[in-house]
Amino acid sequence: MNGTTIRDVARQAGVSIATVSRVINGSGYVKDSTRQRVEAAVQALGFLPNNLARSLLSGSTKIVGAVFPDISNPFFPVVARGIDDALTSHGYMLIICNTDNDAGQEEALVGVLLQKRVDGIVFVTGSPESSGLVKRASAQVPVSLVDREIEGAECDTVTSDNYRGAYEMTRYLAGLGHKRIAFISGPAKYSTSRKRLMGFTDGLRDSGAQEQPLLFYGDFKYETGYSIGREILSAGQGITAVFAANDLMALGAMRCFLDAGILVPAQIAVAGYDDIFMSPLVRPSLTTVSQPAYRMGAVAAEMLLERLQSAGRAGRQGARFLALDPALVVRESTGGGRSSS
Amino acid sequence: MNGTTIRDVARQAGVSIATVSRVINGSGYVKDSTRQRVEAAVQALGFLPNNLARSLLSGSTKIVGAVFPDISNPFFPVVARGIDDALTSHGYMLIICNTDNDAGQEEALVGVLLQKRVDGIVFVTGSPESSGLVKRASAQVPVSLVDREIEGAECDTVTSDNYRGAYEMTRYLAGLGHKRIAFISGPAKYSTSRKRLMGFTDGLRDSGAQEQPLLFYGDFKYETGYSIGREILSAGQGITAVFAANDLMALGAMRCFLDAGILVPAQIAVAGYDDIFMSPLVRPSLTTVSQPAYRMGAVAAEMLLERLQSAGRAGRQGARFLALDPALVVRESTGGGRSSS
DNA sequence: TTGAAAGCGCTACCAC
DNA sequence: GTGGTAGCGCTTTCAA
Repeated sequence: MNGTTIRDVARQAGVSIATVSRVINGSGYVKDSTRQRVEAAVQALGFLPNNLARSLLSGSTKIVGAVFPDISNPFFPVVARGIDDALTSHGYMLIICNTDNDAGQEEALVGVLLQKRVDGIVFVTGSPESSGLVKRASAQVPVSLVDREIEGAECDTVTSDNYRGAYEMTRYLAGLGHKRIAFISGPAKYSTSRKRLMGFTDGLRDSGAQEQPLLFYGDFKYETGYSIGREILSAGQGITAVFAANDLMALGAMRCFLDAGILVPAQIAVAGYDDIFMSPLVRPSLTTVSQPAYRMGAVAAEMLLERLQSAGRAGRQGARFLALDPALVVRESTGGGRSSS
Repeated sequence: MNGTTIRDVARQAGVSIATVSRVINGSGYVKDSTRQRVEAAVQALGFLPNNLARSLLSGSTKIVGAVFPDISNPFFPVVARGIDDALTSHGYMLIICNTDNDAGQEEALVGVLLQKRVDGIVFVTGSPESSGLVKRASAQVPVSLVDREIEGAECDTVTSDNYRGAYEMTRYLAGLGHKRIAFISGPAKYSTSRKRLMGFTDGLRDSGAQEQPLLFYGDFKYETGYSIGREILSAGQGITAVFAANDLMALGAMRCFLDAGILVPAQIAVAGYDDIFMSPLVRPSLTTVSQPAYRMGAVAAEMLLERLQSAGRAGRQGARFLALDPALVVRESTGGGRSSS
């Protein structure tokens, strides 16, 4: 264990601890010869300043917490990387928490984060159940939200424009001539689910090609997409296109169709949302709406950092809301183009 | 900001700070009525104990650092989740670092982790360039290694048996009748690469079906697998099976073959290593060697926790080495069975 | 059962 | 230029 303290260094160098502090912080005046003696002592002892003590004084740990449903789920790791890169380049580090969407767990973890005195927290998606928690947290430290909107909380939000992404995909599918398009929605409690669903129904209406929206509800999981795919087949409603609220479900449904001997896109076109890592790699490659996951994370972290920098209460700007542009990525699964992978 | 301290609580409750401390820690004797008054004060003030101060005293932050090449790369998020779950269930939290395999970056990040006084560090794969760093780190705090071996460092190691996994896959491919099997290796500097390569060459030798190993060297990336796939096709060596040292390269090569109109597995069989999330989902689904990524992370964290628990220097056991069992997962890409997804 | 006080390692202010 | 010292918020003896 490394028990060497500033005191040991001071003794070794024959100076006071105040001088050692000046040297390791590069602050104040120190005679050159003294500085060298201190630096030598630091080397000799392998001294590492204790940031706990520093933080206790300064009130800043240079640590930010991030709350995820599940970091092992595609899409989130990319967001995490975006957050971490932004933080690292400013000398901050990242504590990651997995909630599995369990409100109790989330509550507990955020509590610990606060006790550890993180300088800020990034919440990445989540259900409105925890909006109270987010508000409480943002009363203590700056908070950024990724892909989730909570009204009344003073914190910055970064999303991509879920409504527009879904709207454009729907128009695209209708434009391909599909008249019976099914939509596999995510749980209605998430604002992203609702936005995408609205984009879908509005897109349908504006295309004027289909009277009734054909809706299915899933939970964003691959397996669920697969089983809903089966429902779609047995429903026998003449569905020619399926648009899922995320890639995992789209991939599940597509796999179900292929397993059933249905040709994609010839018999049924499939589209997803997110553009996760594997979507260009499957066959047929998946048409989808690309969300700038990395940038969403990076921007959320940068907004947080801005607030931390201007912590002088001076720059206390109001809550900012930023919707990044989603992008239609046409690949093979809708027959609308050649492979883009 | 939450500036309430134990002092404020003490004043509010009309007791000393020592008593407040006893109440929030449930230690020592406190009269029931006093306890209630203190608890009421804690509630009223929204007091949250400052763990920085606690850690300064106790010498433990209940934070563990984990060093990854890149958390956004498949395989690692699952390991991370395994680590985090083990830690969380013991009241610890996880700081994640991305090094991009940059030795300088790794050095810097580990330095900061140590200054922040993390209780331990988990290193997940990496090049031998940083073995000096690992040794230095393990002189300060307990260290666990995942999927990486470093001799002479007193730290626990968890891997899967890379030699055996590759050996068995090779025997399996040879058993299918392949006489010209190409191997796409990872960079030779990683011990996992070397082990898998040895498993391959030994497997070949023991099968007695092929004189010369056909070797290609990649860097574990999808794109590289794709371009090596092209090399393999143009080499015209009558290769009928390709075994890649990880799934990403296998997937890349397979995609290349499919794009070239080569049938998989009919004309060329393809196998990978890792069994990442998407391997069962592509078409044809990928035959591969499954590594228990989640368990590797969880076990590494548990070993670390054991050392932390028995920090009384009493349980100072020597370095432990654990190789978990890999498993052959036969899917469509080798034609050896039906889809397993 | 409770309070006073000594630090944990460090920074920053004030003398010299 | 340099050293002494007062805390940052908390836990933990030691007395009372």
